[in-house]
Amino acid sequence: MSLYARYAALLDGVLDELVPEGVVPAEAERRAVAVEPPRDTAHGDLAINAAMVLAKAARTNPRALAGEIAPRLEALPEVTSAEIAGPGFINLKLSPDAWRTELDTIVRQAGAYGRSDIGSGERVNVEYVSANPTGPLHVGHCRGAVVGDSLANLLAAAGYQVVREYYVNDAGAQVDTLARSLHLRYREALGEGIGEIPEGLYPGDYLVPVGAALAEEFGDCFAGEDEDVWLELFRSRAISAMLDLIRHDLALLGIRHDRFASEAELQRSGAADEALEVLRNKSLVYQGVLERPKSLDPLDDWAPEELTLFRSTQFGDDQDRPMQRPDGRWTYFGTDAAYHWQKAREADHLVNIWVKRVQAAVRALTDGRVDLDVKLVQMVRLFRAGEPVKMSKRSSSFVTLADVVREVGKDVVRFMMLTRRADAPLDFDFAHVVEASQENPVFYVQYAHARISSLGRKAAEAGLSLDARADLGLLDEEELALVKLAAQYPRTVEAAATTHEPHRIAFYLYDLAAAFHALWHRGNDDPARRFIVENNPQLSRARLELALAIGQIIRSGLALMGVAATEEMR
RNA sequence: GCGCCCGUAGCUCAGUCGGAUAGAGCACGAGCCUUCUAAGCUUGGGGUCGCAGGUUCGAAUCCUGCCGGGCGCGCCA
Repeated sequence: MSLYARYAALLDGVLDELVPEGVVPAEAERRAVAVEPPRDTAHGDLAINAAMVLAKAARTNPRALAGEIAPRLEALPEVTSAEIAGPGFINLKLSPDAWRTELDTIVRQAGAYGRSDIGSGERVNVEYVSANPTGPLHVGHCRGAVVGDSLANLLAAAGYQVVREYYVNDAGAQVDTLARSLHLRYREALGEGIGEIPEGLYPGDYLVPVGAALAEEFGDCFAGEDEDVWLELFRSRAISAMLDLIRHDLALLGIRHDRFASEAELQRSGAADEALEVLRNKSLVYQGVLERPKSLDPLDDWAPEELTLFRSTQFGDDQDRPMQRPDGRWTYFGTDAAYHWQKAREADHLVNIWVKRVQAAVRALTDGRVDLDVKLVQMVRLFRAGEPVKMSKRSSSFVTLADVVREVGKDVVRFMMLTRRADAPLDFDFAHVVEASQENPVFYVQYAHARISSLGRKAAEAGLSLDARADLGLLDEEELALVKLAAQYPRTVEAAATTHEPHRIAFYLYDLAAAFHALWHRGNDDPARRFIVENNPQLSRARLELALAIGQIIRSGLALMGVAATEEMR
C-alpha cells in the first residue's frame, strides 16, 4: 500500500471514530475525500480536504469540522503536526522517519514499487493500431501504437488483467485491391512487363517479394486466369505477408499484441447475427431509411434504401446506425458492433485507441456492464529543423514507422509520443528530438538515470559497500524533499492508469529528473554536498541510497513507457 | 448543418474526480565549470486562464450561450 493510500485509510478510521460522536454523519459521501501532496510544499507533507468535503453533510463549517478531525490525525504515530489552513485544509507534517521509511520501501520493493491492485483483476481489452493490412505502418500509426501499448503497461501495473488486441480489417474491398496488386507483382516476377501500377492499386514495392514467392511456388498457372480462380489465394497470401510486415514494424517499437482478431473470421462465425438478435430482443432494431449524409458531395449518387437500423440515438449517438444492407450484407458498423460485443464477453472494460463509434452498441449489448473508452489520438506533425516534412499521399513519399525508428531510435519515438495528451496535436521534429539538451525531455530524463548509474560505478571504485545498511537519518531537508517527490510515483501511476493518460508518467519523470539534477549540482559549490563524499562512507552510503531509489523509479516509469533506461550517455 | 476535442506567459505545453499565492521548457536579463559527465544548475521579469453569464464557502477545472481553431460525420473501408 502506498504512503498516500495508507494515510487515506488512517483518515477513514478517524472519520469512523467521529461517527458515533455525531460529528460526521454515517451516510456522508466520502468519495471526494482525498489525501494529496499539497500544492505548495511549504504547507506540509500531506493535504486533506475532508473537512471541506464533509462540512455540508455534517451541518457545520469546514474550519469547525477540521477542528474536530485535526487533533485525531495529529495523534497518529508519524504525524508531527496537523494544521488547519485556508478554507479548511488539514495539512499534515510527517516525521522525517516516515519519509526515511518510504525511501527504504522504494529500494526494498525495487521494480514492484508503484504497482498496485486498484484494478482488482478486472479484465481490460486494449485495442490499438488496427491499421488495415495493406502495407507497412506509416508514421501516423506510431502515436496510437505507443499510447495504446503504454496504456496497456500502465493498466497491468495497476492490477488489471490486460489483453492487447489488433483488429484486422481483412474482409473489405481494400484487401481485394491488395490481392489484385499482388497478382500484378506475381506476373512481374514471371517476367511480364507490367509498366506503371494502375490507379487504384497499391503501388508499394513491399508486394514484390510476395509476388516472387508465389511465382516460385505456383509457376505461371495463375498468370492468364480469371480473378475468381486466384483471388482468394492471393488475398490470403497478401494479408498474411502484410501482417508479418506490420508485426515486424511493431516489434521495432517493442510492441507485441496478444491477439490479432480477424474481421473475416468474425463474419464467418455468425457473431454479427447473434449481436443483431440480442439487439432485436431488446427492441432496439427496426427497418428504416436514413437521411442523405451531410458530408456527401452533392454530385454523388445516393438513393434512400430501407436498412436494418440500430436505435443508437437511445444511447446518446447522433443518429441511428445501419447494421445490414437490404441484400443482407453486413455494414462496417454491423461487424464492428459484433466485434466489440465479442470482446466485451471476455472483458470488464474496453479501450480503443483510434476512431470507432460503437459506444452505444457496447452499452446496449452488455446492458451497461462493460464500458468502452475511445481514445482519439490526434495527428503528429512532422518537422525537420523547423521545416514541415511533406507527405504526399502518392505512393512512397509516406514516412514509414520503420523510417522514423531507424532515424531516431525506439526510445526517442516512444517517449516523444507521450509528451502530450493524446487528444492534442503533437509536433515531432527530427532534428530537435535527437538533440542532447534540456529541451529534449528524453535526453533529460535518461541523463538523470545515467548520472545515477555513474554514481553506482564510482561508489564501487571508492570501495563503498552497498550491503551495509544506510543510516538514512543523515539525509537533510533537501534530500528528503526529493524522497517526497519520489513517493508520489505510485499515485501518479494509479492516476495515469485510471484516467487512461499515459502522458502523465512522462511529465512526472521529467519533474523527478529536474529535482535530481538540482540536487546533484549542490556538489558544484560544495564538495561536502556531493553524493559521494570523500572520507565519509556513512553519509555517502545514505545519499547513494537516495540516488538508487530515484534511479529505480526512473527505470520503472520508463519501463511503463516502453523506454530503456540508459546506463551512460555517449 | 450536426457531433467530439481544444483555447492557460512572446512561443510550445502541464495543471491531481472544483481547493490555498495558476506551473514547466524555450526565448530574453543576471550569475555558476581546478567537476561524482556544466549534455547541467541557480536566479529575474513576463498571465483579464478566449468572452459573458450561472452553480458553489471556493471555478483554469462543472453548466449555458457566444467567439476562434482542429478533427470527424455513407449504405464506402
